[in-house]
Amino acid sequence: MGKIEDAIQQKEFKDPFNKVVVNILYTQSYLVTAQNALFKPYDISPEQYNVLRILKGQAGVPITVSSIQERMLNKMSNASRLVEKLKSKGLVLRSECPNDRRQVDILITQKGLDLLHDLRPLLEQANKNFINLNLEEIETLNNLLDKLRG
Amino acid sequence: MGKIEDAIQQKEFKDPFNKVVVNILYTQSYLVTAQNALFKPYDISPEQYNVLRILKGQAGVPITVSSIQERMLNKMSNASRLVEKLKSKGLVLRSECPNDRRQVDILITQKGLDLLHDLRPLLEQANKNFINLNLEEIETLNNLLDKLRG
DNA sequence: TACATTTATATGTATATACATTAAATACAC
DNA sequence: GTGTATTTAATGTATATACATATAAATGTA
Repeated sequence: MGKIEDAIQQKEFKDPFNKVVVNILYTQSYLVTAQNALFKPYDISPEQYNVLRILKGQAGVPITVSSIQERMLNKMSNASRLVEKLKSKGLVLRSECPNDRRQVDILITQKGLDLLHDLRPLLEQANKNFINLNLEEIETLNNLLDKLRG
Repeated sequence: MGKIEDAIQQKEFKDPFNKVVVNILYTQSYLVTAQNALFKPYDISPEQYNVLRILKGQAGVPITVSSIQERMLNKMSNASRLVEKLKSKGLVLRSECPNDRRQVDILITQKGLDLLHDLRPLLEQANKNFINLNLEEIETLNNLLDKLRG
């Protein structure tokens, strides 16, 4: 039984709202810790992986830094610096946008696509290992999280 | 409609496991962003608040740094440095443990307790504002998150 | 055109996370 | 008791988050 009360040794919560906030924060840490361990041998972080995933979704169409930012899981993150890290590893290309010289077009490289291809089966298996829910429960959970945010 | 597909502009997911991971990470960021804004005028971060909350739960009984670490929402965080930040703000006291000089006893100060007291009603209201679920849905969500972690 | 406003990206700084290492104290084997 | 292993906390370093500010380019308006 992985009850949140046992996980953080807290007997009771002020109210159910407080408890569910703590539970979401704790579960996020549980998942990110697992992701970190998975990505570490590939010298990539969960956040860098997420940016690569966004770029792959573009299927060859370049995307600006601000568009990446909008699609990131954490809107307060810093797409500019994450892209710089990925570029230094040869996983993305950066080029000035011809029709608006403020913007920068980002493209994933073949090396970036290969990395995602290698990681995909590992990530799929890890998700199944770390998420002890059946498909119906996952759908309920997704719907509740969507509703939570209003 | 706060569907995760719209929130991060991603049409579909590889599988339901992948989708629920993304949904939890995104929801955590949504909640922490709200917490940051709430705590900012009080010059405290969500993580520092969490450590104060743990100390208050001790009801005057000192607790070691490693015990704080075990009870934190993020097990990979650094209790030693967070305690140092709180001490420099006068919110906690640190004293050498008499029976084991490796350990350090931490206690929340009256100033720390006062801060928690001031924040409590704000946090309660914020939680209600930001969590668009009824009590039954919250309970279901808590149970699903507990089960997810196994 | 000139000038203010807005937009896109980069950068500066503080805090936190992730993980390795160090230093000191304690526990344990012999 | 001596020497080794373990435990506790602190520290070092890289990455990421949070948010303010800077810089350059584009846009809007008198």
